[in-house]
Amino acid sequence: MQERLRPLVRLEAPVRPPKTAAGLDVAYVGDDGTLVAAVTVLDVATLAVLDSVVVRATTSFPYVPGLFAFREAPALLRALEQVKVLPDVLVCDGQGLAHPRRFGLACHLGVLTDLPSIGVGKNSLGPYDPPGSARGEWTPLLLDGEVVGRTLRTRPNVKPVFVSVGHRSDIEAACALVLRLTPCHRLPETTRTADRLGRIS
DNA sequence: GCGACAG
DNA sequence: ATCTTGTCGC
Repeated sequence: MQERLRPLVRLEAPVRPPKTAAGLDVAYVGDDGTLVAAVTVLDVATLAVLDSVVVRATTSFPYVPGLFAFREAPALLRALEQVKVLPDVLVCDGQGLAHPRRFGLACHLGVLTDLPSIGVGKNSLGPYDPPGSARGEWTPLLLDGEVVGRTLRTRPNVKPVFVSVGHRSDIEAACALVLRLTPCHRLPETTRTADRLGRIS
């Protein structure tokens, strides 16, 4: 399925800088397959939360690196259907093109909704060269000798995040957005608000 | 054959 | 992802 959908990914410079950005995250509750998908839509300029949705669901698909979307995407898509403020871009908690078949969660969600999307992972699937210690510094993220994204330092002397394009975006705009959503923490304010929302629900 | 491996 | 106290660094 990933190989079939991969050609649908569109790499392009966004027409306008996004005014709103959605944060998507999934929390797991209990030992069964119960999970909570949370989506928050923020105003990029003020970081104010404009909308938020929580959906409880269940999964039978195990966590398998490379097949992550089949575990979390279904619930996240259901949550996105309930969102009233359509976001200009989806900021996903995971990889986009930085994936073994170049179709991580961010690409999956972007293609299925046809909304611009980017992936911001807390960990890399492969080894990487650390960027300089100053905020804003980055290094190309390579996979099989191919540039699939960037490591990006969002906080001085703190582990970088792993940014890659999901759909209808380009890596330059993706990193610029991540930096704007990261005034004082390592992770984007979008994923932080979604994470907290899903954690208490 | 064994360990690694987004969340 | 999740279970958890103190602790090192800015």
